[in-house]
Amino acid sequence: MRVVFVGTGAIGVPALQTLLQSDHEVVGVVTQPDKPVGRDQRIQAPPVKHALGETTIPVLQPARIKDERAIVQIRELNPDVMVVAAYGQILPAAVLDAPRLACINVHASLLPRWRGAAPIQAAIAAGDNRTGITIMYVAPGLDTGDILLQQDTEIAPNDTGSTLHDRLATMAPALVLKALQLIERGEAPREPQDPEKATYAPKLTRDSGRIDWSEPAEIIERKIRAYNPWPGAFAEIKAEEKHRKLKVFAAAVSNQNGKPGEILRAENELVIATGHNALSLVEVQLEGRKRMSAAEFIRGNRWLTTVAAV
RNA sequence: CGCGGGGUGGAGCAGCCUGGUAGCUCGUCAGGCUCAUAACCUGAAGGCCGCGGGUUCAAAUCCCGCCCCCGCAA
Repeated sequence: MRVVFVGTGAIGVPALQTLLQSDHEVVGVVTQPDKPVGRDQRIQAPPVKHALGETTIPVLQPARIKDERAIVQIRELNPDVMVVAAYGQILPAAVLDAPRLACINVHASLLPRWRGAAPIQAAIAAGDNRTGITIMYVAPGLDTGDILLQQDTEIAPNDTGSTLHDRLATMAPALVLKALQLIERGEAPREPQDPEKATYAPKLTRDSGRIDWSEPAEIIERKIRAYNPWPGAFAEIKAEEKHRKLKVFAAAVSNQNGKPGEILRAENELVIATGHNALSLVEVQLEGRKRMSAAEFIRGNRWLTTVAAV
């Protein structure tokens, strides 16, 4: 079949690569425009475009996919199906109608749970035991389309946003191929979502990672894992009248109690009291410094024993 | 030229502003104490203070250039 792949983020890359090697013909890729990235603000291609490498497949990078010009270009590719994965823009109805057979989306949750931009992080942060990949028909609403296929996976106690993202990304290709096969044969199921069970995973910002010590340690620990590596969890530490950002990459719940934010122990380990129980920070990084274990961090920052987290 | 922090024995840091014999918390090694120990005590090894120039009687410290790492930002 003639496939147009619509995606930007890394989660769609394995699916794209699989399509490229399959019997299907990827006749075009739609992705977000190159943007300034990194410390030097160099213009860089999004992961999906980068994954195309030396191929000669047409790449469309409209600033706004709603623009007439973009819609016309997609139509001209004459696709049988469109496969969407973490594209980053809402597709207008005119685009959804472009493919002959269907427009399907790869979503990293078990819909209708965790519709929205950050389903992976939301699932970990909420303490879900399972999550997965959903292939659904794209509908005008936000992740509201009918479900075609789903596959679940267990969320391990040590899963992070990164590990879960990668695992889900590798699950996607087989499901996409299966979905295309079913569509081609006209055997694709179509199961409406139960709106009653829908939950939303709002888009995350830098500030989403701020640690609130008044929350229970269990919840903070999940948040630290969920937001690793992006947007990252961080605490504000007060040192010599200055507030400094301390990124926290890993932590463990500790059965101690104290005033939230109070440093209970800063010897060999860094234990901070929370709303319920305490959190032993395992791996941290002070702004401008390298990432290191809490034990190493304490060795050179002994003022911590007298100061509190904020 | 987007803003900012940093490169000091194996690790994490102080010292730099106010130049003048390199310090702290660990680690390592040896010995001691102990039933024993990641505990405690004693001692030791280990640094051309990122690189290159300059100023000076004297530079980790001041000046200029370069390399590398990191936070913000995306």
